[in-house]
Amino acid sequence: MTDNQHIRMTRQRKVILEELCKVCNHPTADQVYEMVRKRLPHISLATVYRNLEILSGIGSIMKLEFAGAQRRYDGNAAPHYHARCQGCDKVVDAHMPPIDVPQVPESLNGFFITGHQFEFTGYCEDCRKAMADSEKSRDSFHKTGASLPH
Amino acid sequence: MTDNQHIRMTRQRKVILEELCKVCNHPTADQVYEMVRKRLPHISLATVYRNLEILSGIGSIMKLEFAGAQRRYDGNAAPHYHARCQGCDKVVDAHMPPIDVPQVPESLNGFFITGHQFEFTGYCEDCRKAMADSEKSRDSFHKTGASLPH
DNA sequence: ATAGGTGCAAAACTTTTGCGTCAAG
DNA sequence: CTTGACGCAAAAGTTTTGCACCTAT
Repeated sequence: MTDNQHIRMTRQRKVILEELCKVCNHPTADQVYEMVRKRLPHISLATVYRNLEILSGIGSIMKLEFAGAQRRYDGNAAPHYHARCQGCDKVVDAHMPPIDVPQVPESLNGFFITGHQFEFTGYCEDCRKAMADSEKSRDSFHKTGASLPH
Repeated sequence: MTDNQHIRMTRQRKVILEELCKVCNHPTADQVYEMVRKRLPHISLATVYRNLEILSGIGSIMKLEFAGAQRRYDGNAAPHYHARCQGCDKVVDAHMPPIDVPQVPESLNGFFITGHQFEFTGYCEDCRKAMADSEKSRDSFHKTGASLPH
């Protein structure tokens, strides 16, 4: 909003943006760090975090606050939706038209609505297989939000 | 989810569930801890985490993985939607009918869809006021597009 | 030149885990 | 009794921050 401060295009920032736009998985800050490190071996993780924050602030990238504990970033800043695997937390694009945004309910008075978030939840192919396997060996997952299909 | 293991209703678990169902804000694990601590001063934060995980696993409460870095929990396990303030991260209920779930796009083959998540994003009344104020004193937000108050 | 940006290291948080002990069923 | 659960403390993992030095503009 009203960004009245110079944003310099440093080498680090440029590389981060380039690398992020190059991939279509939705990396975490740490994964971006690893990607960028191949071109800028001395970059700091703090710099990556700072830049992801700034770039998403000015709308050059998208910050995915959907995905549970760990944030993910998307080089595609255009509005689109995702699906998240409840098993491994992987995020993939869901190519689909914008959904019919429902009427904003009255209960949200006071609130100034800027948009909405939508994502499918489910299990990716890999995790389904893993689940089918452990089904036999009665091991179960207590881990992650992966509290199984319900 | 084939829960083939006994789940004991301990005093701690009972109190956590009770306290969570009592409130309609959507507390973080830490906030639940503070609430419960008034009745069980010796409870451990780890116990709170473990129980929130278990209770959401068996569907007694809802784990909100929407809200950015920090998870929130909802004593109302019935499916319903929320709105989240991008300023202070507060989460409120949006009383509304279930949305028309869009067709699952082909791009999501392989994926076994179990459901979807939807939430409005925007700014709550408090944060709007705070924004209007800092507008004058040209302080700007370098942070998030909106890391105001809290 | 100036002030935004960087790297490094340490701090701040949030969440999970190992382990000895306790208590629900 | 048995075994799931607890409390504690320590670990793990993610994100932020202070500071002195750079470097785009």
